[in-house]
Amino acid sequence: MFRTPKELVAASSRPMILSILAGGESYGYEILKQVRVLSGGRIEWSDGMLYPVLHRLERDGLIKGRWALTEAGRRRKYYRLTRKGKGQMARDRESWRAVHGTLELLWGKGNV
Amino acid sequence: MFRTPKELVAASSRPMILSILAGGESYGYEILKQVRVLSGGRIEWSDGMLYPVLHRLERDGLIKGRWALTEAGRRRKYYRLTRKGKGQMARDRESWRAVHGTLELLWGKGNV
DNA sequence: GCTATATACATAACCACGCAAGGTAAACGG
DNA sequence: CCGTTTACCTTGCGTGGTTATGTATATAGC
Repeated sequence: MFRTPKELVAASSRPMILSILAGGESYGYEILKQVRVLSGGRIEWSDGMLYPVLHRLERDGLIKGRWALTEAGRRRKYYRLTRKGKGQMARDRESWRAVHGTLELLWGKGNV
Repeated sequence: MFRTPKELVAASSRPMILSILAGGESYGYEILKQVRVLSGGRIEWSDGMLYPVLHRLERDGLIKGRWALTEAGRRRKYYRLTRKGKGQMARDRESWRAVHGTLELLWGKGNV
């Protein structure tokens, strides 16, 4: 398994979190698992990285959190995507694809 | 035009520079233009960002520089990829594709 | 001849962000 | 009862882009 370079984590955390929340509410601990599963186990985020990101995203109005209590008695902070967050997600996708397209050009479109 | 987020610049600078040099020698100022052209004008790197990256890559033994003088009388520092750099490029490509694949999953493979 | 632009490199102060490590707290399984 | 999982949070450190500034030379326009 490859350790994801931290710069790549930094570049992908916002788009990935916003995209996950575009599919419905979620909370920190679950987002960690979703990333692990969606990536087929190739991406492993630390919680020490995730929570500050969530706070920043909320501070910037891209997501909105609410505290909830499960029947089991666990407290969770559920986040949902705001309209502003949806716009940011679209812009992030554009810039991501610009960079990705350039890299794929260099790597040769179909091969390797 | 979208300003590429700096985290995305940070994530892509090393793989992109290594991949460019995998196609043959180049130098700082030219790399800036290559990135602009390859991206269809969507990516615009600053030279204040590029030169420190080149120094780091050379310090880490991923690329090797040599000074040269053009007929016109300009000094240039040409860089080439080392074997170590080639290995790093391959690993960078792996982790990039892991992240990209996950994002595309979230975005829906073919659409938008 | 002069001057603006392009070429070509470099560095410094500032800010943002992940990582490792540590902390709190409660539920659950054996 | 005790380790593991769930679930949140924060701090110190190092890394890396941005902006601004500096140096030097060649070329093009007037």
